[in-house]
Amino acid sequence: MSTDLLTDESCGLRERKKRETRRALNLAALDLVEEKGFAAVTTEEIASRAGVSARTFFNYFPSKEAAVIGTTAEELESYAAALEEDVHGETPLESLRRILASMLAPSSIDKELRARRRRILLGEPSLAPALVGNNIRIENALTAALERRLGVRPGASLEARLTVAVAIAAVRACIEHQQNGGSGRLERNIDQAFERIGAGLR
Amino acid sequence: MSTDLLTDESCGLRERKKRETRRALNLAALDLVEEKGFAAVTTEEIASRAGVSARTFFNYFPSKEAAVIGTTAEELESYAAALEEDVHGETPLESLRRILASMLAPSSIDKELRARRRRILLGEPSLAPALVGNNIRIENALTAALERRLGVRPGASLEARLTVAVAIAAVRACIEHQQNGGSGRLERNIDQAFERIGAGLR
DNA sequence: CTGCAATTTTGCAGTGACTGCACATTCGGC
DNA sequence: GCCGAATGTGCAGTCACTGCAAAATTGCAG
Repeated sequence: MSTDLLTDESCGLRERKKRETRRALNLAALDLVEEKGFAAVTTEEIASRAGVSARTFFNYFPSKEAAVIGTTAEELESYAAALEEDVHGETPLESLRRILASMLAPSSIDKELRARRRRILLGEPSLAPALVGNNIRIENALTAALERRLGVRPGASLEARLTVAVAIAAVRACIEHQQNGGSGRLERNIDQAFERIGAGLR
Repeated sequence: MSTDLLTDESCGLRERKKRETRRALNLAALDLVEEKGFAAVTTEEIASRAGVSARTFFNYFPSKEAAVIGTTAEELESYAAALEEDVHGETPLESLRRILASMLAPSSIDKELRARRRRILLGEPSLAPALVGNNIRIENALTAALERRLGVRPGASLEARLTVAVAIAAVRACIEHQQNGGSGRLERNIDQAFERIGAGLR
């Protein structure tokens, strides 16, 4: 239920090709952004390097940004599922710290792509708008998941959305801090941030 | 020092005309978005309704979004100034609650424009990406201001950025909650959100 | 009030993201 | 091999946004 990103359905050639194309586009986009910066990269270039037509690019990603920082529907579901399940005595905030931190850590699956994404994320401040735009989707998915976990109706109370929004904001603040040459390592800062949030801000 | 948005420099005809044009574009944009929705409005239409050429639109706003939800450099400075000054025994978070709430409240200056903006903000979920993009500018300005107030060097510690980011996230969460038909009035929810943040989330 | 300099407006041409559509290609099952 | 479905591709078009240079407007000095 959690290891099916590579092994899953290698049966269908069609499905495999789609995965390959998507990944090729993803890597091409990251490559080019590292080389020339986000603004200087065109969708045509990305498609060309990935070996598909310009039109096909938009069959896979709705925007140039999505090819660089886009979160897959699958990833989204997996995060939501992780938040929904109630791990022994973990508070929602603790679960969120764990899950959001894992999004930045190069995980077992697709290390290269993750590491690449992370480096670009930290190095390109011009991607900030796209990044926060993408966060909206994550926030919505996680909010819905937390509402299910808490057993409240969607939108009934502020609590779930507030918790998720604050947690994401904390991680984002750490990223921005890093971008501006701030002190400390990312993981350590994230831990500190969540501690302060848990203790109450002033 | 705080009442110079209308009275200020009516001396120069040039300056006055610029203000008028900016305002006309702003109102035209809000009008059209209310009528047809953000996506269906073109910059040409906005310019046309405001009585200027299409090219001139981009002399005033860098993007279509900015004409609808853009925060002026002046507004930004005024918020920053408000946060920088240390009001008797107010904690940073309390100051932020006051200032951010005032951004949504139709203030004494330009009531109409503010009220219009607020209505559209709450009614058009499609503007969410643009909204969070705009928030980055606010966050940066307020972070710098808070750092000055706390007497720390820019980017030296996480604290200032974290506090500002969380405060903005809280307000945004309330707005999203409202958009999704959530319960309660906006101001009341904002108050509750800040109380929880101050008390520490779980 | 008149010409001059600075500022602003505008038209034009161009780039690039993104979309709908029709058609070709490929794949999976039979 | 054959057919329906999914996918890839070319084409034409819209629209946001930009740089550039000419035209209009404003401020100012004489």
